[in-house]
Amino acid sequence: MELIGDKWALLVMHALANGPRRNGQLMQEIEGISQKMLTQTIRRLEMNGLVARHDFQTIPPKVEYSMTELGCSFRTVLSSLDDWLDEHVPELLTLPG
Amino acid sequence: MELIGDKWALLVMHALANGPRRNGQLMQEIEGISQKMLTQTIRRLEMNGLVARHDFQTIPPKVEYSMTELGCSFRTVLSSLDDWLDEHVPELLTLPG
DNA sequence: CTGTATCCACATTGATACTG
DNA sequence: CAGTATCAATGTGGATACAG
Repeated sequence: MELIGDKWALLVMHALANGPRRNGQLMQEIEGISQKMLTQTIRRLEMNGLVARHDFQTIPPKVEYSMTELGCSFRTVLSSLDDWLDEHVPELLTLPG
Repeated sequence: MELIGDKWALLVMHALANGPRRNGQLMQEIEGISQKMLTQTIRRLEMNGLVARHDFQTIPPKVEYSMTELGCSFRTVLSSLDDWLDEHVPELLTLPG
């Protein structure tokens, strides 16, 4: 629960669900995340076997992140969440204070 | 995302998914939650229209919490998450440090 | 029983500067 | 480009005491 009860982790997974991404791409796609939080989140997802890191060992550096098999299996949850949000976000945005 | 990227909120919703619960019941079912966090979490779920509060106005006090219609619609997401956890928690428990 | 109020240690996070 | 390091500010959460 510590793992998935995390806003940033969910957003990172969501971004990676559509294919591999580089550090900079994730920074752009995930609005509001800092470099620090991005790295921290990715590292934890790595530790838990949801995300794989591929360092191309080039100069300038190129590093790509992608879903592992375990990560891919989580996409059903993500899309379930997506569907719910698509349908209910408008409603949610009217209520909260 | 602030709403669902929250460990306690997910656990509270999960408990309420199986029917109305009282404060004390939730405290027991959700291991590790404090009274403070429980109240705080419930209040936010209430604000967002996911949970309803029914005060029986009795002495001693009896208050029951239940899912709203919007809350119920979220159960598909919860069960999706449950399924995933059921299947992959064993694997997760071997890796993390 | 169902909360609210307060204190306080600790964790989280952003900004900034720096490295290979 | 892809990070790491550090600091300061803020937030979070538990323990406790109290109230209706």
